[in-house]
Amino acid sequence: MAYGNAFVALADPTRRTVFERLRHGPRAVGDVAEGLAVSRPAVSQHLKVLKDARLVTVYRDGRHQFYAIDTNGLSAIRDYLDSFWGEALQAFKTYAEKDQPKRNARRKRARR
Amino acid sequence: MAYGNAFVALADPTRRTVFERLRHGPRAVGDVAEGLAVSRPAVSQHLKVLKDARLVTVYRDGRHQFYAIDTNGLSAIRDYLDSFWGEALQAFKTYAEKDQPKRNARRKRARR
DNA sequence: CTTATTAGTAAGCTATGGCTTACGGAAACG
DNA sequence: CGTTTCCGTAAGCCATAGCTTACTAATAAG
Repeated sequence: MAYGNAFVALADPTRRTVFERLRHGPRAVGDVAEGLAVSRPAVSQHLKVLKDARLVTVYRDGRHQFYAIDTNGLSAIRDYLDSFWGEALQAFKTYAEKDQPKRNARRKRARR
Repeated sequence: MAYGNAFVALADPTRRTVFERLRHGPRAVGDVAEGLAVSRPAVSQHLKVLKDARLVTVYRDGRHQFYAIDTNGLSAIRDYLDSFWGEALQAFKTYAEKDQPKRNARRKRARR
């Protein structure tokens, strides 16, 4: 159930902002915190949550702690979501065929 | 930013359980609540959050409110996550090439 | 060795999210 | 009609998540 922590981690807007700042590559903590509305310790705390959720990884270079995106957390969520696609669509289809031969249900938006 | 609400909705374990109970098809509120550790009104509140996040839809049949999974919320999260895959791997690759010319990167998991 | 930089941790405050019980309202049912 | 079933909403309680300011540790630099 690794996706649990990952969902919690990405549910907070500030933490998501922190996460998104790593989008283009690894950055040091101070660099990530710069310009944000919250303090640097707050950013450290957010990064810890992200790390525990395997959404980021760390490595040290001198006094700098560089954080980078970890795809493990991403794929944990992804796999969880994927497990719904097939069944949800299947259930919808079954329901539509069985119960609604006449009435035309609201049309479903084509996927992607 | 529809994914924001969706992340919040799926971050709570109880709410995730409610959501998962719709996996195999639409169910009425009382049916969803049955056997859960929380009260029926609590389930109603969870369903409201899920609905606002476009993770479920509702339709009425007599006195029964049937809730079903809505793929709109799912794809909102999915799209958000997808926007990281490419860039994160790209960043990793750039880093690997620059600093680690020898080591060969891990192969990417086939998608879909 | 002293000082500066970088970052994690501790303690405490406050807002809020999830729960409960109580109530209200609509649909089936006698 | 009155009653029962089904469900949403309101009000209030309480645990906790996120923030701040302090402090501490580790590395670099002078």
